[in-house]
Amino acid sequence: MNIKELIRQNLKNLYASAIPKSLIKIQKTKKEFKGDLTLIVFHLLKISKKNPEQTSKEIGDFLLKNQSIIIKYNAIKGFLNLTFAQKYWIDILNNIHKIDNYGIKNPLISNPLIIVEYSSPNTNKPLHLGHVRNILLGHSISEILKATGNRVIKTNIVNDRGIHICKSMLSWEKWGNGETPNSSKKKGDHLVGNYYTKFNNEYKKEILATKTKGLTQKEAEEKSSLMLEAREMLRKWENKDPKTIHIWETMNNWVYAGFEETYKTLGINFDKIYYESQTYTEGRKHILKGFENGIFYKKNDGSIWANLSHDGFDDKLLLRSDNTSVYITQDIGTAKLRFDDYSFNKMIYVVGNEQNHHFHVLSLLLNKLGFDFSKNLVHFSYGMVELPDGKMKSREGTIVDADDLINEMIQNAKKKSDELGKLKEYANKKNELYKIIGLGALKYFILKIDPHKNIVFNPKESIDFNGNTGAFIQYTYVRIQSILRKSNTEILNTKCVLKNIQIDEKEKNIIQLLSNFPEIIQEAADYLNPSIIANYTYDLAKEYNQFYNNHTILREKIDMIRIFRLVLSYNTGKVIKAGFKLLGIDVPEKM
RNA sequence: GCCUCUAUAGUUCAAUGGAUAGAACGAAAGUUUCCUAAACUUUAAAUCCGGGUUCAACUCCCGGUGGAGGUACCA
Repeated sequence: MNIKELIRQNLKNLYASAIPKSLIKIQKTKKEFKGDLTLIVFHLLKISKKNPEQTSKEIGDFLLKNQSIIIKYNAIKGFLNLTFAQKYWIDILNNIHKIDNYGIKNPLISNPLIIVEYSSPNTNKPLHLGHVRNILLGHSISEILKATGNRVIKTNIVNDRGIHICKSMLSWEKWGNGETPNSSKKKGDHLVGNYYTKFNNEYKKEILATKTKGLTQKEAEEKSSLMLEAREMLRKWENKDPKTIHIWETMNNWVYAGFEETYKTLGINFDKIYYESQTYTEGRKHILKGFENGIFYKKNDGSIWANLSHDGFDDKLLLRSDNTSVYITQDIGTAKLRFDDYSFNKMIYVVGNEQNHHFHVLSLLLNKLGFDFSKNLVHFSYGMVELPDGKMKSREGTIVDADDLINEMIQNAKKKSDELGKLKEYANKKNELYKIIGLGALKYFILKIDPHKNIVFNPKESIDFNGNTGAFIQYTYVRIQSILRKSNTEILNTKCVLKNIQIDEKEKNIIQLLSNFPEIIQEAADYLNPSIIANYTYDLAKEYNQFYNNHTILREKIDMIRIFRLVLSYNTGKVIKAGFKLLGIDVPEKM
């Protein structure tokens, strides 16, 4: 029984009435006061019908009398500070020690099925830092939801059609001379991205040239032959022109190979990938049906709209006057197809907060179309990644490329390790280590920040390896493993051997943290917030480092207190590793 | 204009309505016969402004100010 429940039972006996869980507030006792845990009694005054001091004293006396694990108390105003017997702490540690997958629940077939959509790239250019945040958040919350017992399907919608990809195709056709990833040894997504950039540059030149002939910006844009050719290509694609389809398939496959490489480096994957080219007609079908049923209306130019004035929004375009789909039309189709495929209980879209409005409207429209699942859509909305001088803009070339960033992190890890003369034991596996450390730093840097806040990323100040960083936590784990290797590991197999030893404040703090782990995971799942776990693992590592610095853990002679310290170390390592797994970060065994 | 998010040490981040707001980086000073010094110990340093609710407010409410995003044929 956990401590909250235990106190609740006692209060029930004391006051002869049921006590709601929400009234039991427990926190770690502040270090200025004597005690281990503090019960906040203000919330209980209604039940005790006495003042804070009297209530604290009354509860303290009752607990002292009826619970042998509570050995002392002191009451200061409405704060009841309780001191627990050593046995209480030892028992907690013993219990944690017994469980292999401590804190992690197994998904059951009867538990909710949750679809998590993330990454969602366009196929005309490589992934950038914004995608990295998206991917890390999406992967992490998937893992967290799994660990709390949900069944999770990780999915991705690839925007593989539209004018943007036609621009790359046209550009490659005009200026590519048959370049392929093989011929030029370029990563496929970068190669295609280069042609997209080339298109935009040529387009700009063309506009500039026509403007000098006295046309306005808008006239110049309308007359652009490049843009007309791109539009023509889109029409050909929609009419399934074989040659166009062939180029499209070829170039998209280059991009997919490139993306796959980046995903693999990041250590993430998907259970099911949807392609917009396969889902976009589905949405149109539902819109037209909605129009026939009088849910939507048509304007004179033939475009179809939803009236959202009763919902407090402006009207929303659903099909253009030329009958082509817009973004939201496609999302309606994709959502429906996914429900057909999985009958999900919940679908979580990991998409930036710039699309809050879009997802609000998407739920409304699905509801209007009569899809019950509309109320089970969740937009996991996270903040933008900005650079010191503002937003990343592809047009201005201020995009931080994902592959470049990852490589830079790995190089930094190498540089730093070599400087410090680390990784000696690793010899032939060094590159693997640099990768774990470099990626760990990047992932932790991003995930430790509350998702709905914007991140300012300064590429010049590369991400650190000291302080509140992934490397610090990895390092703590590695030290623990080192201690365990050098100790008699059979000790760790002795379950429940610990009793009646003196443990100090630091040790209690660590045990308290360890005992919180399951609650922390649940909290991260409830709030869809990996940063809760990131900050928790840091606290644990920090606490352990302080403990480690003040205690001798290894000596030739093994006694009870050292067994205790080894068990404590072992379980700290276990929880750090489990926590990092939920964040999608690897831990090395040595470094 | 309207809507949403956001504001904490010089900087980057924490803080289920609870006690004297925690860390890290940077700055100043220290700790290696000992299990990995990518560590540890000190010191200085912060809740945007004005009201309100509460025994108790960084946290909730109202009004300002600064920043970001959105707001009908981009995705």
